[in-house]
Amino acid sequence: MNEATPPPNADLRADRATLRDVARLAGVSEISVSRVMRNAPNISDKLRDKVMEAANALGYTPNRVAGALKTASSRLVAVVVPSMSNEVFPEVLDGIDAVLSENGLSAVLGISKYDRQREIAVVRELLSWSPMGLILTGLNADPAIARMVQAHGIPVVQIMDIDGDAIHSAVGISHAVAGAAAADHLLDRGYRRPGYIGAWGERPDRSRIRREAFERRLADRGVSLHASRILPGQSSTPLGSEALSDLLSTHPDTDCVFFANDDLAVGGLFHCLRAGIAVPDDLALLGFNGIAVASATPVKLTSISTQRYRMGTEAAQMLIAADANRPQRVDLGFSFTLGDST
Amino acid sequence: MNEATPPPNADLRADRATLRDVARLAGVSEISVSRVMRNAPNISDKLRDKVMEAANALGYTPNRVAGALKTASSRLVAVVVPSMSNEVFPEVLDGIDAVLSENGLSAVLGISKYDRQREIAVVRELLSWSPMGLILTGLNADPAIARMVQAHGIPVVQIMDIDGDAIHSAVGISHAVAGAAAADHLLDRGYRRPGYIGAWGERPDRSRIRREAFERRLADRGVSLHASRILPGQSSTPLGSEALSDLLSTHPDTDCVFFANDDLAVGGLFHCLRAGIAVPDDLALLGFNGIAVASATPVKLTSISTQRYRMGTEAAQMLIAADANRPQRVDLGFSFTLGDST
DNA sequence: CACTGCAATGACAACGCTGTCAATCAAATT
DNA sequence: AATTTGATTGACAGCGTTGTCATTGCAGTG
Repeated sequence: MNEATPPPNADLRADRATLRDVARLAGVSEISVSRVMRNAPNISDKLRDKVMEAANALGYTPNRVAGALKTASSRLVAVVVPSMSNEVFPEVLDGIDAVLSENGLSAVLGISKYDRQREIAVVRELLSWSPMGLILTGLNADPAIARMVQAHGIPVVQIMDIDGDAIHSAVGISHAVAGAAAADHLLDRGYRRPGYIGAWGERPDRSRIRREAFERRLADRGVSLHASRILPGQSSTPLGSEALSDLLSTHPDTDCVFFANDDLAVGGLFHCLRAGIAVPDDLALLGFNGIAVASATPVKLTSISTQRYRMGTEAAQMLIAADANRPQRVDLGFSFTLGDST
Repeated sequence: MNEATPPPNADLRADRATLRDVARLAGVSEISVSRVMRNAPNISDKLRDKVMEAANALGYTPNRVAGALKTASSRLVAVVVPSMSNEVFPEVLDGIDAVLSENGLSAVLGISKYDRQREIAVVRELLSWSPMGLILTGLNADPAIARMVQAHGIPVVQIMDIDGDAIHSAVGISHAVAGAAAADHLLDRGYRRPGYIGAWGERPDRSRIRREAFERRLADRGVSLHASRILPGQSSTPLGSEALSDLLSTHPDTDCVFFANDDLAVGGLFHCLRAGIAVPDDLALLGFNGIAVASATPVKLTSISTQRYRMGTEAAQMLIAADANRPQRVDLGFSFTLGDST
């Protein structure tokens, strides 16, 4: 009977306006609308006005997915961090997003939970969105990740760490230098029986690098690590209290402690306040990161401050920069925030 | 001359393997590869094996962008939070990601910086990726956002707050109830000259809801707010110290203080420790959120604890649930974490 | 006035995938 | 043995956009 064929592909997709709709309404071609929306060159003001009017009338929003398919690259940046429960990563993310959003880019997030296999899976997942770049945490990414990235031909920036080989570019600090600086700081002030407190099985291994450099410098200057505790749990203030209390129970004559991070250090400080241990006279405490709380404690904590937000902005900028193909290594350095605890 | 036509579209796209490549190598049709990759039903083991082998040989990764274009919906969830510098949002994000990643979904992130216009722009941007769902912070989203979401026909979950009208579904707590509970807690313990300390111009306005409910309940029970400080800066421990010190300078006889959050409360506690103010005898302190540090302070802080991580997991689950179209309102409640500060 | 050159616009195809429907095949039934 | 059934597999088209190339129009040139 040759009936009117029903719409063949009646996906019940919400009827978002498309380029075609705008083009029809404006009486121009689709490609012209596309050019106007992308601010492509060689568009007359008249055309632009016509198109913008039609687009506004229809509430048109470009479908980035289609664009990404065509160009094989999206205005998305894949970001993989190991955790969200450590204050430093949200700060980095904040910096990343600040730069990305200013440039019309968005971040797709992946959390690796400090798990290598998981990180590979997460990267694979994120790459399936054809991001224009990738930001990874730390330098010890699996070779499989490097290979995947290569296949996609996109720039990668690894953050936090610059003590090893990067896939492409890296922004961060040298944790080896920081660990040595911690040792110098404590030795210079006359402490001779230094302790170390870490957690979480030294994940990320940046903390291990710091500790090893710390011990090495101590040794170089004729001092050995007096005591140390590396607890299995995730770093937190309560854990810091516990660790210090435990360490002092076996090595009460420890005269200073370098902590893997400020959360632990603040916990240690709290323990001292509770136990009536005079800081820094009985025991000196040195933290790492320079987080906000640490600067407000009753006895202000001395800490090695890093620039997390800036790490994020730098990483994002490197991705965006025209010369993103030239590998870079940016050392953001660290600084001592002197408190009253050392 | 009828020369061999050169590749017509020689975009220098990295030569990722496609379905076609896998299909050719495996000697099957593209659609079969597609079905294997998606775990679609009715695939013989033989076919599956052939395809998987070919896929592995080529290192094939599905191009989600193409799939999303075809199906007009991606395995992406758009998440908008106001900030990253407040510990609570990373925790929520952590929860969201935990559930999403378990279900093969990823989060695209947007940060609104507590700015309404920015939030609209961010949502528009994120929607252009055809996410399968949207998670927003707070209930007071702009009508423009509701309209955009409607046009896309995707589920929305608003988190943190359930004290108002949701676009669709909401998970959180009643800040009005929490504020009243804070008042009851302090009054029940005999305090009669309560103070309040907030910050950041009461953004997010959830803190304003708590304060108003707090004051209302005080009034209902015949007590009026004795003193209050709402500083312009962003909440932080140092700001809490400052605010309390300032408040006590004009109202030294204040006998308890309810803080907008634990960061401020911990700062307040530090001020007391420094100034030799006995907590809770001279001054009682009540926080909000129940963050980790608060439980490790020398004088343990009493706080109203909320379940941030759970808020994230619940929100993500609601989006994924088959009945995501039925609006829901989930009250996760709060609980008092009793310390020694009240 | 014919012609060159450039700016502005458009036609067309393709990006890689999946929904629809048709075709095939083996097992099960009569 | 003929037929039905359900499980597998495949052909085809099109999602909304943009790169490529062709076309148009118009000012400037000799």
